[in-house]
Amino acid sequence: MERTPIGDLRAHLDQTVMIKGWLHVLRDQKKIQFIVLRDKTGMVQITHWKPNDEKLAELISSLTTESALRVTGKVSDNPQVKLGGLEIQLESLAVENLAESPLPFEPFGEKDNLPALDYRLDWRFMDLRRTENLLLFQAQTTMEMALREYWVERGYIEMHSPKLMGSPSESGAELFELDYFETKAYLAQSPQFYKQMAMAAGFEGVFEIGPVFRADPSFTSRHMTEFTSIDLEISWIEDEDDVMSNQERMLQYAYQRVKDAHGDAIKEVFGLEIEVPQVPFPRVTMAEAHQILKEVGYQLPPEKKNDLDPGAERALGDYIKQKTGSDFVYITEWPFAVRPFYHMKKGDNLTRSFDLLANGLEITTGAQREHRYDILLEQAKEKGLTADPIQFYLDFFRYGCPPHGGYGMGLSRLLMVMMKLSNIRETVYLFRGPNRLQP
RNA sequence: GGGGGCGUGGUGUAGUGGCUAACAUGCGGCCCUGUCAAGGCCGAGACCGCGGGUUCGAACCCCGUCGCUCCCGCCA
Repeated sequence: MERTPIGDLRAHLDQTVMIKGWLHVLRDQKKIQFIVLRDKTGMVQITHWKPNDEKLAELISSLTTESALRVTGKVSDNPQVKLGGLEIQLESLAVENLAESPLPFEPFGEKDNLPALDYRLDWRFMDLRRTENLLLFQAQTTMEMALREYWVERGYIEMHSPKLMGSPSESGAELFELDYFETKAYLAQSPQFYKQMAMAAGFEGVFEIGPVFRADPSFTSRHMTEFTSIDLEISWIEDEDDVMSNQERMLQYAYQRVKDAHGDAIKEVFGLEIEVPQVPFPRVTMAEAHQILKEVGYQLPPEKKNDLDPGAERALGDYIKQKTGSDFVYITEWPFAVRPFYHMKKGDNLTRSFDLLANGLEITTGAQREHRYDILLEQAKEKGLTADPIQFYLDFFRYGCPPHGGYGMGLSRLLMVMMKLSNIRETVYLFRGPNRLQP
């Protein structure tokens, strides 16, 4: 007999079916036993009248919560049953894997008793059984598929760049160093150089969704040492605004797809209405941002005169939300002083670069890149870099490299913002941080 | 790396100088002709992170240490 998903049982009334799932609840009474079985698609009540089969009744009495079961029985309509108005009259039951008791914690227990995040991460497989998490990763799957649809429709090419590198790609964030035969290698902190290479290769539009590594000992609710980066790079742009308008329409599309596929479930499980953003997103230059901060009375530390700190980003997010209703805002025209050498300058001191803030959280940095070899070399020097270790990169710009730009976006940060969750460790399958390499 | 907070049965909390350390949930047992996040009764389970100190007396105060956590720095 083929397995029937629990969510489809209504279509099998009065038939004998086989279902497989986890024992959600057992109500063991004197004459009658009720098992609530759960699979990915839903839950159903299985009823067993004990005198029908005392041996089977005994087996059922010995079952533990979360055990993996295979059950056959007849589907019957019963309006009396609060769970879907139907139940299964038990015919046979097999235990695939008996759960030990007690469980490390009750994934379906009362919300107030939910263990601390760190403990749940120790037992992540159990934590992931929670409805919230199942839905979260279903939504992530839909979102990633939507992004790929958006890009593939535009003819962009998906790339998979190496994560082992012989030299650092960008300055700034720290690199993980590892032994590589007779020499040293580094884990990629970004596919930046390689996606720009694709522009020199004539691919015109590329994207990559892949892992990146940052050796920063950051102890916050929004940093990881390994995370999935969503990267895009496109050629023949006029300026950085082409990159922004490309990204915002993509995000709008992805939000719409998630809402269409999971909107009702998200509302039920998270109590959250997915809001598809309006485009274009508001755009604020760095100079305007500082003016706004002054207006709302946010004190920026003196060393941040060219920059923003997380508090300023939250204050700007609040201000924009209040003024325009938008959760998203682009901060543009960042000073060259706080940007990497390959961002194209705008005037002497500014750049054609942007950050995207969502609910006051930085989820993207992007820019038009400097594609003119001489100027790029000059800017590298200005940042104190020597050409030698990055000559392979600089060579991209010597034989006909088109103007281009792109961005990098954190997958889990995007999900965190979309689902309004306060800790990134909730939105990643397995968290990696300075103190967490297991499981 | 700097700063703040927390550390009590399996889990989540209460207790902030004098208790046999409380409650919820989970676990075990019994009761209940249909329950439904079932209900009722009974029971087991914590020397209060660890080490030292103050005190007649410490879960509670002090010092150290470890762990976790949040913020800042860094960024996605």
